[in-house]
Amino acid sequence: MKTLTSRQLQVLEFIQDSIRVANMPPTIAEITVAMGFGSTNATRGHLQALERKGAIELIPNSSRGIRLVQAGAFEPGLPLVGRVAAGRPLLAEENIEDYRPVDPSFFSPRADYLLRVRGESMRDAGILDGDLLAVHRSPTADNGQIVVARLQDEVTVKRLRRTGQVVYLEAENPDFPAIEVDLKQETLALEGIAVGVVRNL
Amino acid sequence: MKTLTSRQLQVLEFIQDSIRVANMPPTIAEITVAMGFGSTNATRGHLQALERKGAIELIPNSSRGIRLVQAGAFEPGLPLVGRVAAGRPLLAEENIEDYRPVDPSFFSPRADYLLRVRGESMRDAGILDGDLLAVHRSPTADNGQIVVARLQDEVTVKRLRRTGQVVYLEAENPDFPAIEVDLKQETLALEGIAVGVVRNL
DNA sequence: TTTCATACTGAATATATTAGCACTGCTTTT
DNA sequence: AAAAGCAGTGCTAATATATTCAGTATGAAA
Repeated sequence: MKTLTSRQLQVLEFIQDSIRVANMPPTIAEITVAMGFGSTNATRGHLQALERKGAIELIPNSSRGIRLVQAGAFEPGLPLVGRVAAGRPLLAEENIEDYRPVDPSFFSPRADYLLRVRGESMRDAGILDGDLLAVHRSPTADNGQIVVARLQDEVTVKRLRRTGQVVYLEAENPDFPAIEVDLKQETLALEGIAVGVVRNL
Repeated sequence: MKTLTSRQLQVLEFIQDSIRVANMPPTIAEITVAMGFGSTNATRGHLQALERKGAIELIPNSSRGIRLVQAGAFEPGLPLVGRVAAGRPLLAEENIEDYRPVDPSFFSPRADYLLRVRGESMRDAGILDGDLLAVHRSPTADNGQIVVARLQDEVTVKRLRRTGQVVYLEAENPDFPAIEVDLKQETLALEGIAVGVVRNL
């Protein structure tokens, strides 16, 4: 979506408010009054600009014919990634097991997908086998964060420790050894940062 | 809400579908076509019946002026219960810290509220201090389930074990002893069954 | 300097939509 | 038997709403 002008943004926000409050899009006349315009054409101009820029879709000859094209306006929830096929991107369709009605903005930073946890290696961090890990996509992470990493076609959840050029992926379970990655020899592909846990009992 | 006739229900369902698909209520004409009526008045009759019965609200002289009055259409989410005041019901207003956008039906059975967990007594079950426990209200529970119980104005989360007339509330942490409740002497007030865990990392 | 996007006014028109009146016919309740 | 609710048709009026045409003015890009 191209960048919107501040006036266009105001119009867009009014439309969003309207949908939230009244459960339906506003009429052009309603926008005109709310914005304080003297002519419905002022609104039409903005609407057409918003449509050109991909923010909304206008349905011709239809009352309240404004549709928000926000990515994820009617999304089915967050994708749940189960077993990951070797050599395929994490969010490739064949890895998505299902969609779950979890609010992405419940977590901070926002969750982008859910990963079904396998194994007991993070047990002492309260992350158990079968739990759904809420993950925020990010190629970088801070020291000490729990991350989702890719190692030789294996997806793993571990705590990140970095000392100079060496990264340790530590389990939270004494039965599992830490994995050592020397950044001088190999690269570490981070798939994201763990931002939450959801478990069905 | 009074009971709807099957025809009225069909109209209501079309309206609901319409809102879900198009993100706006339908016009009377759209309903008329969808239902196969020859006259918009057939629809108007149904709409007025639906309004009388409290299923919808009609906004006069407004295009698409149909508002669903479903309970919980704009619900704020699940109540989050924090510290519980002595002698007050769990879901009394002063115990509700906030509302969180969690889908109740994500859990099974349905979650009725969230309880902020205090302490480490359920650590080995992967329930940590600060976690949000999704709880289904229930006065009874099966053996082995994790329950929310009330003991002398204290709310506690424990695993339930019952042998005859004696109930043990077991922690999942060797540092905490089990609590023994003799049903012949005292009653055990169950506030609900744990159905899930949500954690913000 | 011309063109283009933004940001509006003002008036007129076409159409979409709600709303009202007058009916028919069936079933259930009083 | 009458009244009330349900389920419709058919037509017209009123008004809500979108759309089009004709302008003005400003600042940025070509």
